[in-house]
This record gives sequence, structure tokens and C-alpha cells, in this order.
Amino acid sequence: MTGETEVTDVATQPTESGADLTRSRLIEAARKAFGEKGFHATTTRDIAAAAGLSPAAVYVHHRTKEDLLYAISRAGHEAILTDMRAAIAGAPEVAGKLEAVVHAMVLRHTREYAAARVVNYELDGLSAQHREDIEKLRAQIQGIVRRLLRTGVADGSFVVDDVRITSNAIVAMAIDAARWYRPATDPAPDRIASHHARLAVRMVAAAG
Amino acid sequence: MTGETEVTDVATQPTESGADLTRSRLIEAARKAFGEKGFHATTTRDIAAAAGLSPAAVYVHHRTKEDLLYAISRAGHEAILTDMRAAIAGAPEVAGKLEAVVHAMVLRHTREYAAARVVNYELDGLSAQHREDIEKLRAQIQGIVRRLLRTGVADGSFVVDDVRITSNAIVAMAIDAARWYRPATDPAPDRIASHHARLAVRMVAAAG
DNA sequence: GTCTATAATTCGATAGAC
DNA sequence: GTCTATCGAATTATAGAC
Repeated sequence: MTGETEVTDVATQPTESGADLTRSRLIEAARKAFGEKGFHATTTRDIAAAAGLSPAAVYVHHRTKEDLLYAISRAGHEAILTDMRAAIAGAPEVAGKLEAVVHAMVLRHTREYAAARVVNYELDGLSAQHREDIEKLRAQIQGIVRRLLRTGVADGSFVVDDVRITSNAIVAMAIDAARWYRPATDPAPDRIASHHARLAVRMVAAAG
Repeated sequence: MTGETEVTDVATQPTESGADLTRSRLIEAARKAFGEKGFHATTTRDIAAAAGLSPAAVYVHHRTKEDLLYAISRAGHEAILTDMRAAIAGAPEVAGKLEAVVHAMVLRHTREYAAARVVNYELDGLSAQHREDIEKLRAQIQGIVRRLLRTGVADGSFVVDDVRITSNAIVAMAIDAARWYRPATDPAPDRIASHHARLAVRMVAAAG
């Protein structure tokens, strides 16, 4: 916009290219590394090397290592929320909604387990400001499940002793899949997701 | 035994004192720090300061920082196994055993959440050799739950689609409590443990 | 935008006096 | 066994050439 010396593109397409592509490549490398070794055990040199760049190149595209973590964490949380909302919208009654939500969560926490590990286990690496932002998204995730249980209790579909503890347990089951899941030895994500979804319904369903 | 120049103790009691006490204090400081900030984010200076010692004092009692992690991890895993075995021995039939085991696991993962976080989330900090040792203990933990489910299925107490996935889910629920539990705002450990234990039984119980 | 080189810290671990 | 002092390596991030 402000006086480029070259006309580089045929048209400014929504497809990323050039610098944006390098930026994405660094995020992808960081996501993998953070998910596998943890934020603090990953060096900026690891990230640069995985993206095929020199250590200094990282800082052209991202202000700090923590900025990379924030970008990955934010995108990860928003992706989960999008999945959950789509799942709820796609089922008619409350038991089906719960089953779909758990399925969506477990599917993402296994399929994208590296990103999911960053989302759930690398919160301490965030700055105070970024941590606050992320915690709001996490509260929304918990809120969705909690509301679902309350709705089910209200219309008689569910029988639940303590909504808070039970929703914690259901979310816990899904989140922890990102920790134990190993693609090489475990069943396919869809199979694990279906199974967990049925288990969640069994935990709260009213009758047989 | 080999020519002490001083007779320091009235008797060599099983009670720890002197150097052993300092050693324990360092382990306690490290457990808290590793559990709250993670192994890599904790410095040996943090540990020394928390124990009221100079940075160098750590190495009089522990060879390396990783040695501290291993000691904490090993003791933590063994404590969980002890809890689980006692729980199983204390209940007559299989549903009661499962309920008791989950109760014991959740109780420990909330009450001792700092230690439990080290046990479950700081495996990457271990050396290859130590990691192998620890993985054997972890396999035993999974094995106990898996055997319990198989026994319940065999005698008709439980109905389970997939024993491996279901036992993973049950253990996941217990482990993840160490991640989300906050003593300041959450219900008492015993209440959470009881609730989770009932949920686990509901996941697998045959009839109403 | 990418590189090489390096500044400025910080870390795990050790040396040596008491 | 504890301390002060410090080594040597590794880390995040920047400077400056191309």
C-alpha cells in the first residue's frame, strides 16, 4: 500500500505467499517442537533449524519466542471452540450434543495432539497479559460443557450429582488424550473419539 | 561403619537427621518447584533458595538436577501403586475395587497435585535410563486398571466395548485432576475423588 | 528477508576456603 | 557440609553486511 518499490504479485490473493508463508512455516515448526519437548526445552535454534532457516530469521517474523507460543495457543483454543460449537449445532437433542462435543474434542486432542499439548500444558510459558486472554477462551470451553449438562438435567435426559465436577471429569478425559495418545500404537483418532463420546454419555444418562 | 571420627548419634534411629534431613528438604523444595513451574523452568538456584541453602549445597546431596527429578518421580509412582494395591485389597467385589482404585488415584492426584504433576508431566526431563525404569512403573499402573475391567467383564459386572480405551479414559480422568485442581477454589479432594469414583463405575457398570 | 557474528544473560555444575 | 566465587556452555535476542 505505501509505496512498494516492486510489483511482486500478479494479484494480492488470500493465499499466503512469501513472507507470510515463512511465518507460517515457523509457527508450524514451533508447534511441533513445543508439543513434543515443551516450550522451555525448545530453543529458538530448534525452531529455526526445523524451518530451514538461520537462528536470526525467527525474529524477522515473530517478536519473541513467547509471541510464537501465544499465536499457537490462541489458534489452538479457537479451533477447539469452533469444533465444539459446530458439534452442538449439528445434533438435535442434548444427549446427542454431548456425544458430538466429546467426539469433537477427543478427535482434535488426538489428531492434533502436538497442538493440543501446547494448548493444555504450556500455559506457564505465556506472559501475564497473554495468559489472561487465553484463560478467557478456556473458560468458554468449560462453560459449553457445563451448560450442556445443566440443560440435560433440566429436561430429565441426564442425572448428575455435581455439574461442575462432572463437567471437569468429562473435559479431563478429552484433554488427557493429548498426553497419552501415540499415533504409532494407539487406535485411530475417530475410534477413540467415538468410544470416549459414548463413555461420557454413559456417565450422565438418566435411564438405560 | 568405616571409622567415623565422631559419635554423633545416641543411636542410629530410623528417624532421619542431619544430612538426610537436608537431603529431604531439597527434594521437597524441588518437588514443589517442578510441580508448579515445570522441570526446565526450575533452576537449581530456585531449589537451593527454597531450601534455605546456597546454590552449591544442592550438589553435596544430589549428583545432578535430573537425579532430583528421578528421585521424585520414582517415589511418586511407587506411592500411587501402593495406594492402588491397598484400594483393591480393601474391597470385596470388582465394582467396589474399581471405585476404590479410582478414589485412591484421584485423591492422590489432587491432594499431592504438585508431586502428581511431576509424575505425569515431567517425564521428558528424565535420562533415557531413568525414563525406562519409570515407564515400567507406569505400565503397572495401567495394568492394574485393565485387569480390573477384564475381571469385571468376565464375571458379568461390567459391560465394556474396548478394555484398553476404557481403562485409558478412566486413568485419564484421574491423572488430569492434577492439572486442573486448584486447592483454593475447588471442592475438597475427598469429595472430588468420591465423585470421580462413582463416574468411573457408571462408565462400565452392567445394569441399573 | 536472509545471513554471520556476537552481545548480554542465565544456567548447571565445580573449585577451594572454612 | 556449607559457603563464596566462578567456570564453561547454552540461551534469547540484536547488529550489521548483503
